[in-house]
This record gives sequence, structure tokens and C-alpha cells, in this order.
Amino acid sequence: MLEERQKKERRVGLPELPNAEKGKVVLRFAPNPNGPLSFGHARGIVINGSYAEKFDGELILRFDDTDTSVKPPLLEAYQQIPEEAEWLLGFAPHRIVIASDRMEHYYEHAEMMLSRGFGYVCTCSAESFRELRVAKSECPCRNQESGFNMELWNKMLDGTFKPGDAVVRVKTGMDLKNPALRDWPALRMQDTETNPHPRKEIGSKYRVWPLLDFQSAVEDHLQGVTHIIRGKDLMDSTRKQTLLYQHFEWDYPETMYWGRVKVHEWGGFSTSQMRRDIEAGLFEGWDDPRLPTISALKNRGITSEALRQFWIELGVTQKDISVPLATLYSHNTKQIDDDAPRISFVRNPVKLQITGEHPMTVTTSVHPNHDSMGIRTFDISNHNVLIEKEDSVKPQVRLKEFADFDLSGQSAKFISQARSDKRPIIHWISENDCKKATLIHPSDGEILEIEGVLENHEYTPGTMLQIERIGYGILLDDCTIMFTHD
RNA sequence: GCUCGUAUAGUGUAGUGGCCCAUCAUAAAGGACUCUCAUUCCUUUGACCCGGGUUCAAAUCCCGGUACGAGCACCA
Repeated sequence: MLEERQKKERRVGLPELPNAEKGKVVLRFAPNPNGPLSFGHARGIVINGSYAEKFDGELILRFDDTDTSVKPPLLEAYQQIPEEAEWLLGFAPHRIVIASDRMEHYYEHAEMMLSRGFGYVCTCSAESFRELRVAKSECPCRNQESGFNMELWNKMLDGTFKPGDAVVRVKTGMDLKNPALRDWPALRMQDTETNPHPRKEIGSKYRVWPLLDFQSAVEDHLQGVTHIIRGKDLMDSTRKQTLLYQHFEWDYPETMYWGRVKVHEWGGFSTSQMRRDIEAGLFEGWDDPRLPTISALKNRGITSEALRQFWIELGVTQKDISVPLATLYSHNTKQIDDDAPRISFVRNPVKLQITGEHPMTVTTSVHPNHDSMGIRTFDISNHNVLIEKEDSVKPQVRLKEFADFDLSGQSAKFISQARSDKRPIIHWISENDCKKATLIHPSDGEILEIEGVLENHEYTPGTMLQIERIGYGILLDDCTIMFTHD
């Protein structure tokens, strides 16, 4: 090396993807549609989607909807999740795969397993198999002839067996040192008469259903997935699936993992728990602003770009982390501030009557850094203005962009238009230019509805606003603002 | 219990044997700008879990410990 090594640049963005060839990368994100997307799901979408984009590859959105009783799918989620994924990424997933539409493929592979002798139908109970697993001993079913296995398989399919009577296992070895890998279950039966699949085209059509490790493994192969990036809780899944791939003589995709994430303000986020809480009436719905769902965040004014930057900044480390929302809010502020019109909202308004000679109109900018966004005009010809109750106790104040006043009860004495001293600057609204409005502020599990008056405006719902001296908010309707963050 | 994984400032993150008395962001504190408690800018505070080893040289490699997390479901 002739050249001196340069000071290394700090790596920004996503880490390198091993063995990635431009145009040939296929990634997937596979949620259970048992609810809409949560904040945590966003990581899977953002990371996998960003790699797909970076390498000119494909992102598959796959619905892992193979459980009808423990985590039953929610019909609306099949519609909502792709929309939310597209909102988050700025592009739609390239392929959508629904596991419950692909049952024939899983059956076919199960039969291959049975006939080639690396899978067997096990009629042991879950409890007795657990003991065998601990003891590293094989169960009697393990050495059945493949013909007999096919017979038993058909009894699963035709309903001779009932749920719990039999499962299909992959032969991996009962002496494996990791107990999690020993002859793991691949398919089981479910009572889809009492718990039909919510998709009506599926309903009670199947009794035998693949479990995640089998379904996911087979489907990843069928779809040509090259890279799997998922939570490290699925590390043993990789090991189980690798053993299956060896049987099928397939190559397992490259894998990367991320650790567990908690948010200081929310703790963990479980879709199942949210679903129970919503059904119990604790929340108004999936987009309740207190909930860590994508829809709630979106409705509260968090941009998809902020979410993307947030997750990319966290990267793909295997550390278990706990992050404050302030980090997300900081990204969001950077996204919205330049475009957010300034607006005045007065909480708990107190009316003041101005005494003394004073201008009849006041103008101020819509955005102090961008004159192009125009001006706001206040009409004070009736001498009445509104200020926050909290500010009304101050003896001397300056009404922002207007003038200095001395306050005394309900009256405000005009002192001077120019600043005369360092008295605090407060925001205000002229009585002629405002209407009653509500600021919705989700905080500490409560939804506070702060009444006040809002400056007249012509913004459309969805506009992000910077509420002077309060924070950022999103306009819900003419006179309702949802507080976003400071 | 068995198995697996992770450990860098308050919180995240960069760093894969010498560029590191360690990067960047965020948070906090102070300041500049500003007629918002906004934005922007500047400054400061602040970290390689512990103990051994390998090496001329370790945040980086090895071993042990500790802590935290995960899997061992006929959930995903």
C-alpha cells in the first residue's frame, strides 16, 4: 500500500448486506395479520424495504396467517397492512403472498418430507414428546415406514385424527444439543369448524395447517428469498429451518437479526394485547392516538420519513434497546418545521380590552424563516384580544409582533409599539380573527381535550401546524388540532 | 435446567488489531440568532461491563465471570 490510510469515514445508513448482488436481492417482511401494523413492525418494513430499494431488488409482503385460534387473523388487516407498508416506504411491496392461499404447496412439501423419509407423523401427545425431547430419546413414531406415515397423514387430512392427535415432525435428531431443534413440529391440526379462518374463501377448508417454521421455510424457498432480516428471537428458527433446507438440499438465505426494542413511553407493544385492550374498550380503536400503531402515529402527524430515518438510524444490531420517543420526534421536527405554518392557539382564553391609542391591524409572518409563505393579519378595531389565562397574571407583557402592554384585570394598557423593555413575549389572538377550537393532547394514557381559541385559517385537514409557544400539531378539522409533539 | 445471543457517553449508534486519550445523533447544560417555550448555529458535560490471556500493539481476537435478552409452543 503506497497511500496512507485515510481517516475512516463514519458509516451512515444501513450496514452492508452480505452477498448482495444488485438487482437480485429478494427480501420479505412477514407479519401475522392479527392486527394492523405497529411501531415495531415498521422496523421490519423499513429495513427490509430499504435494502430492497438500495439493491434494486424486491420486497415481499407475506401474511403469515396460519393460526386460527391463538392469534386469529383480522380480516381488515389484509387490506390495511399493504396500505400502511406503502405509506411507510413510499412504494408498494413488489409481491404480496398470503400463506393461507398457499396451502397446497405446504401439503406437497409435507408429503415430500414423508415420502423421502425425513419427516414423520407423530401421534405422541405434546406432553409426552416434551419429556422425550428433554431425555434426548426418540419416540416410537420416528421409525415408521413412509407408507405408514402417508396413511397417518391422510388421517390428518380427512379428519380421522382430531386436533392434538397427530403432528408432522421434521427428523432433525433427538440428540442435538440445542433442545429447541430436536424433531420440531412442522404441521398440526386446527379445529377450523369452531375457529374458521376469517377469510371466507378459506374458512373451514383445511384441518391441517403448517406451523411458522415450516411454512416460512418452504415459502422463502419458493419465492427465491435471498436475505432474511428479522428479530433475533427467530435465531433458533433459522437453525431449525436450515436443518430442513439440508433435507431438501436447498441453500438457506443470508440472515441478519435485530434485537428487542422498547420505547420508554410505551414499554413493549404486543398486537394481541392491543387487540384485547381495544375489545375491552380501553381504547377507541387501532388508531387511538395513545396506541403505538402506525395508523395512530400517522394520524398524530408523525411522517413516514421520520419513521424511516428513526429505524435506519437504529440499524440492525442485535442489542436489546430502549429508546425515547424524543428521538423520533426530533426526526419528525426536521421533516415538518420548514413547511409548518405558524398559528396561534390560545388555551383557556382571557379577554382583554385594550386602552390607549393603538394600531387597528397587526401583520406577522406565516413562517418566520420563509417569507414566501405569506403573512397573517389581525384586526383589533374592536380593541379586544385574547390571551392565555396563565399569561394574564403577568403585569407586563408584549403581545408578539404587536406592542408592549401593562395588564390590570381585564384591561391592557398600550405602552409602545416598539419594545420598551425585556418583558415576556406572549402569543395572543384578536377577538375578530378567531373561533373556538380544541387541542387534543394524548398524554399519560389520557386524551386531554384542551379548549381554546384558534386563529382563523384556511388550511385543510392534515396540515401540519406549528402552534406558537406550544408545539407541533396536525389539523383534524377546521377547529380541531391533534397535538403531535413539542 | 439445556441451548443461543448481546454488552461503547443518560439514550441510540460508528468502529472488525495500530488512524481511537474513540464517531455521529439525541438528551442535558450554557450561549448566539430570533418579537414563539419553534427553527437554525456554537460550546460544554459525558462511554469501550469485570477479570485474565494472545500480541510490539486490543473497544476490536481468545478464555472465564457478571448482567440483560431470546428459544426449548400442536403461537407468529
